[in-house]
Amino acid sequence: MASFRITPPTDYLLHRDVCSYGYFVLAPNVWVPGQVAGDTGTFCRIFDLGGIAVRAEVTQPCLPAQPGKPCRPATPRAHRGMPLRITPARPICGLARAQLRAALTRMLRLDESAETIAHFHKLDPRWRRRGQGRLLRSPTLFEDIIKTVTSCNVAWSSTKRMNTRLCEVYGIGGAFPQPATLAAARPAHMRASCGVGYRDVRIVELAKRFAKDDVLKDTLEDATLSDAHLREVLIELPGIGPYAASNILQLLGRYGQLPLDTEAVRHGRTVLGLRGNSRTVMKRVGRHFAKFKDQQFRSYWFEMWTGYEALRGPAHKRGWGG
DNA sequence: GGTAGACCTGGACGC
DNA sequence: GCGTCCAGGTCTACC
Repeated sequence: MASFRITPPTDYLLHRDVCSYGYFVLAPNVWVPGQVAGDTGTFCRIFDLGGIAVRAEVTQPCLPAQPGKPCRPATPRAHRGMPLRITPARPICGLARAQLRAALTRMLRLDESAETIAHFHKLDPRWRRRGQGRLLRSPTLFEDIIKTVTSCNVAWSSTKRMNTRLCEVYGIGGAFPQPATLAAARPAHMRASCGVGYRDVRIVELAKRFAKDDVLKDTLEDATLSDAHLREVLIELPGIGPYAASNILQLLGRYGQLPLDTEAVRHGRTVLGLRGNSRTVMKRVGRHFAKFKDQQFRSYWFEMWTGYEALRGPAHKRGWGG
């Protein structure tokens, strides 16, 4: 099938930057770890391109040392900054290709320049050597918000199940459902078929807000508005509380607030050695990371992610996903 | 402003 | 196999 290329920022590394956030294992996203030397893994997803489901694969081959010879990279770093190869499973027109390119640009945060990452590394040099900085997100803000809602007050295994079923039941060809589709869903049917529990009404109401017009989306993606203002807008939405609002802010590329949940408390106690009840530990975690200013979420997240990988092995090799 | 309890599901545990 | 308990963030009622 005809593939095309996307040139990422010079520091981009697919397996590192896709497997950097739990959404890489939430449907319809799939990560296939590399099977042989030189294959760092493949990111797969079914995209809804104007109402047509298209499965696409993304890889980041390294350049062969000599033309005509196979690639034999010494380390996965040999892939850094190399063009991404996008392979749709079926022929697509120019418009669909543009949609796919835009979707991947948002998901992989290719619009975050190397300079932006360098700003983070200046505030927190611990992540400079491995080059960590980008976190996977969804092709649309709507999907990011629904995924956040499905991650609240539930075990991760249930979050995975909810997203899988939402795609199976309401998505075109297994893609993530559109706002209009979820807005038209009956909450009771969604609850019974997708296991979303009491989140049913909240998901439908959120979908109605996004399906109605683009004002909400445009407001939330307005770079001129302050974090505090966007936080107020988010918390007004059904199913969005303090934790979800902060998480959605980071998904919008605003890293100045921490989504403090029970994981933050666990991290505060076990890694940072903080003491006190949950409320106290949360406040102390917040104070601990305040020194990283507008990048504190990234510092917090990579610290936690490093802990997960220490326990379970590299995410891109195992595909455990949080 | 702070707090308690309900919401729902799946997993762990005891029997 | 069944019943019970618990974890998880948001929302509402109440003080």
